[in-house]
Amino acid sequence: MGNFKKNISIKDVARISGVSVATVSRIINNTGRFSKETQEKVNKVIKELGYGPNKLAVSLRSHMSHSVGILVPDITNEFYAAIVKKCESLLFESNFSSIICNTERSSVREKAYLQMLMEHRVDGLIIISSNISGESLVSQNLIPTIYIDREPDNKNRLIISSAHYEGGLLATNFLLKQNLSPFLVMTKTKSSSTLARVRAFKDALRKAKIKNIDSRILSLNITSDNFIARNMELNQFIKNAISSPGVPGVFGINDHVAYMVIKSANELGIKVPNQLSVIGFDGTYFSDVSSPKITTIVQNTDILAKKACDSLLNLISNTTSKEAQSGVIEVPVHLVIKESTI
Amino acid sequence: MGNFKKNISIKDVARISGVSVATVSRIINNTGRFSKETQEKVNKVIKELGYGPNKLAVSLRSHMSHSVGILVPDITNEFYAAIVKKCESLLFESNFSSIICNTERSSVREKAYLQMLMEHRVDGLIIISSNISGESLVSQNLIPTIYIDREPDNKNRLIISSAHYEGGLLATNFLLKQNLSPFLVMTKTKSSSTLARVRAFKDALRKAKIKNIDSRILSLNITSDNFIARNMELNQFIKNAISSPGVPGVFGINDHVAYMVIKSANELGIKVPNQLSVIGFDGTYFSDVSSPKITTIVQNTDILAKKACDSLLNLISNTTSKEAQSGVIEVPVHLVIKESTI
DNA sequence: ATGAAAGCGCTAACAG
DNA sequence: CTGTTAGCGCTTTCAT
Repeated sequence: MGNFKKNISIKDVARISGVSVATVSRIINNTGRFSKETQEKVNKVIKELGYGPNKLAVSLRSHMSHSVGILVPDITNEFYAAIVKKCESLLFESNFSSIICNTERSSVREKAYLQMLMEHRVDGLIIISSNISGESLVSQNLIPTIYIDREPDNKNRLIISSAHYEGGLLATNFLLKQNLSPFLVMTKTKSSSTLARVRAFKDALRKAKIKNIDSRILSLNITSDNFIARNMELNQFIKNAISSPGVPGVFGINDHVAYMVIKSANELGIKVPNQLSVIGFDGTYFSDVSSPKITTIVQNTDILAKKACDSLLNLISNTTSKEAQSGVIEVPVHLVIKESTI
Repeated sequence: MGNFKKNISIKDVARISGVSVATVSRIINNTGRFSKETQEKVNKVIKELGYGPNKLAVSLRSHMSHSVGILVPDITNEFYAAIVKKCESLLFESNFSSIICNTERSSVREKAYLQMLMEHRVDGLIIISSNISGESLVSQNLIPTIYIDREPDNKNRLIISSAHYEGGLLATNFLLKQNLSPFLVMTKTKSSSTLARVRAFKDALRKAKIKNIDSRILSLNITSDNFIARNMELNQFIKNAISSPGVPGVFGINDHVAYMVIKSANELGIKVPNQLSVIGFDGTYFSDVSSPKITTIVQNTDILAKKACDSLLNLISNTTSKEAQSGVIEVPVHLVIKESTI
């Protein structure tokens, strides 16, 4: 491009090339019905003039904005950022631009954003980790929508999600296989992904005939915002774990929590992994930054994003079976062994 | 809203309300010239129909898209994410939507994005930390543009930037005041922000009559992507620092580097901060996650974003002095003392 | 192979 | 206070 002028229209190109706007349009969109000569002539004028089509007009006319809205709780969260970045990139490759909206998990903001996106006539929506209830009838079926990491319900949605339950099994069974005495530290949450991991932990322990499972679980009263705060409850829990029979292995419901566990252990003079093993979940930077580095269950954000975009683009082009498409697509997770476990 | 229908136009509203489209338009935009009764009547119909204006048409007609493009190297970077998030939020409050583009520091991608943004007829541009040279004549003066964290040149730009030089002085003088023997660990970069910090370090040492300044500087051959890799060079540098006279104080050019220094020290069995003080720059999570937590110079991303958005919105509305506006707006930084320094 | 003309949904004169 | 009308820049029949 090099010299884009935004105030030049197809009309100017047509006039200067000595052809009609229809012909210019055909050449721009390469829809045929023009001679090679006119094509060259027009393209030359386009370049000279620095003409670029007005997407606003194109969209208005063609009823396709070639843009999608991405609703995300917080772009500052590493995990969401990775997904959003990949989505944006993939969509751009497919000629869609993304309008990214930080909802802060506020239903008021979410509604306002949804309104704005509808007014922009976005062709599709990717909604990440929104559990907000009456997320307005707006999007429902009116516009192709993909959910990432959302509790499945019978509302005819298409949901992409990591295999949280399987990941929870993976983590717990790894502890079991190392002959560790398993504990779980979680956060108080209603998030479906967390809940699935917890369920897996319990199921695995039940299967291993371990009794009194609830006493092995600590539910921290924190959000991801204040996770660094010192936590006496946690210290006590770890002390108990250490003094109970066997070498304890703690499953931190996510890497942040696992990190807190390690920090607590450090404070208490407990050696990780020798006296205490710790396994996390997510595979965020935290797992690498911590010392020791945290063994963790990694979510594949790139694949999550890829599946979401593929499905969305598919929904957008397949004007047919819009209603039909629903269900859950699960993306596998995998264990990465680092330094925090024996 | 609750029931947005995207296929209903102002015409439908007009027909059903029994008024003209002009009147409906006036009521929607509250531009006066209508009676209270018609207003109520029309608003009722609007609600019933679930009508929402088509921004595409509005933009096309009014020559204002009410959208801005944000070019950012990598939304996954915590520092950029914070800025982008705040910008997006502020712009949304002012009724602008943001199209966020991850350039990956690739000039090819940057050009493609710029092209797309121009075609979308964005009203303004926020370009974060792009040092890419011929960043195309496109944006230049054709469209209001704000740069965040860019090397000032005489190209008539409006640049918002943290006070990196002052921050560098702050960090170095803090070490000096604690009677520490100052060292600097930096990354090989051409980034103007880094360079300003280095310049400050040197100036402060010069002022303190310290000789042989260059021998006190280590330039690591890393990018932010592989910062966690073990670095023998760094270990050696720290050993030297420790064995030289006085208690060393290392200025890590950013929190990542400071973190690496601490990690190296840990490996070498050197106690931070007793045997070695470390100060960082940026105020990212790293500085809190590390143990000990890193004393650091904090950049105020919220203010950076606020100034950028204010300036941009100002440029957009002030159609007048578009050319005139240029210069550098510096945002203060501040020292936050944590655990890594005596 | 090319052009004329209608119209996407909206705003803004202008006229009344 | 309200309606008519002319476009914004583009795509798309329908002619030729």
